[in-house]
Amino acid sequence: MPTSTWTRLSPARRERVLVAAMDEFGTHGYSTGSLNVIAREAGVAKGSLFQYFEGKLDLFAYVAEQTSLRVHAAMRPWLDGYDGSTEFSRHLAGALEAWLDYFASHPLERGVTAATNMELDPAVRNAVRVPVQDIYLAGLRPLAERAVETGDLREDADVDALLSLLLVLLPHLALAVHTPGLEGPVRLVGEHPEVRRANIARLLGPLLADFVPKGP
Amino acid sequence: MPTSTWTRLSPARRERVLVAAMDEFGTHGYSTGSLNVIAREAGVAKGSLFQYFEGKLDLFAYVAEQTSLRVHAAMRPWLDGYDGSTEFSRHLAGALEAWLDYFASHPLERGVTAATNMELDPAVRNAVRVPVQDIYLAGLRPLAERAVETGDLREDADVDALLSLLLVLLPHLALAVHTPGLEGPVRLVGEHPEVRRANIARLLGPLLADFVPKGP
DNA sequence: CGGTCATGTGACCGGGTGGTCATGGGCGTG
DNA sequence: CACGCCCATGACCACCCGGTCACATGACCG
Repeated sequence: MPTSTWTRLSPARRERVLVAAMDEFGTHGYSTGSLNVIAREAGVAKGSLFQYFEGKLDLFAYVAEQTSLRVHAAMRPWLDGYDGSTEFSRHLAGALEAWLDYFASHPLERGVTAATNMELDPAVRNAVRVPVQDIYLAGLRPLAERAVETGDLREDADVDALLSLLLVLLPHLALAVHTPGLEGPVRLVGEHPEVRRANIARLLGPLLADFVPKGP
Repeated sequence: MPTSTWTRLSPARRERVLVAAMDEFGTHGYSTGSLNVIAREAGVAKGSLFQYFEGKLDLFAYVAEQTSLRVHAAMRPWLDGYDGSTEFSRHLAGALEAWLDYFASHPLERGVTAATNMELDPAVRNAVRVPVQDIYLAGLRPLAERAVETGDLREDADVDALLSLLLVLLPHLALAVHTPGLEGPVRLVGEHPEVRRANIARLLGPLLADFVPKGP
């Protein structure tokens, strides 16, 4: 958690620090990311960083949290718009589409998301997972629960299992698109909207297979 | 590439160094992995490491290469055994199954594979990708090409695209199983063989959808 | 004005890093 | 024996890291 000093800072200064940290962590990851570089790039003394955050890990966790908040905000229309009039899987595909669009136009957020998901150190993963996961869960759980009510998902569907599955696999899917050598075959980026939608549906289908009602 | 000195070393000493390096890189990744720790754990002076390899990156690339060779060797029966008598996708599922078994019983190799796939730094990724990717490609390409001949894959299937897709997604799938919170829903480990096979097929199907002949 | 408090700053610290190299031991050969 | 070669070794190097802290700045207030 940031210190109280951080919350009292001018928004401009906060944004400078945040952007510098997103850039550094997003391109080099947590362990290789350097506070010296962040301070220099933000035009701020290194000591100041420690007046804003308890330490490197605290800063990284904050960056990850803010990033997931931004991503979540960008997808809010899709999350809120689920009223049962469209099928659940179709709606989820729309959300994934919005996600891809967001990453395509927001490289900083994409980098941080990648760094978060690629992190090996369990201690770091855990420090970051709680805030980030809570944000995504808060957004997705209502959707899944409503889908159970409307019958788009099986009555006895294990919602927790579904959510954790989506939480771990979807980011990789959304990020894989930007992995050299993979952009082509997956065809989720730069395609005609209808083609892309079809491809998303094809990848999403089997993930949901266990949770939708059986039979035709 | 290792130096000529390395090739002249006693197999016991080579194995000690290799195991120590696999352990360290596999648990901490490339950038956080420490040569000091590797040397200590292998019972070897740090200077010796530099007599065997050009530097840290060279050692890591070697470790990644040896690891993929071991994985490849473990799957050789499945790769070689494809004679067209079984359907391609079924055979591929068998190979994936063998892969999961191997990772389950070989944590060192699983760690290195994870570290390789989770690496963010493009320079490191590139240094490692060439040897590793070549090994996997050499194993898989004949399979795919034979499948095109037998008609299990479309005549005009883009084999390169299929291979790169498998190369990037399958490792993540094989590793995700050991990610806390995901073991359950994916159900690819510790399951009854038939259940597991069905789940593998369900995940593999859509990946191949674009490459198999159309229509019933 | 002096005093207090919040904030900014960068020199500095201990420690770990990848990498180097002078030293010396072991061994085959002339 | 003495020579040369291969190799093992760990002290050592320059560098960078995350983190600390004594001090400067300046706004607010009695």
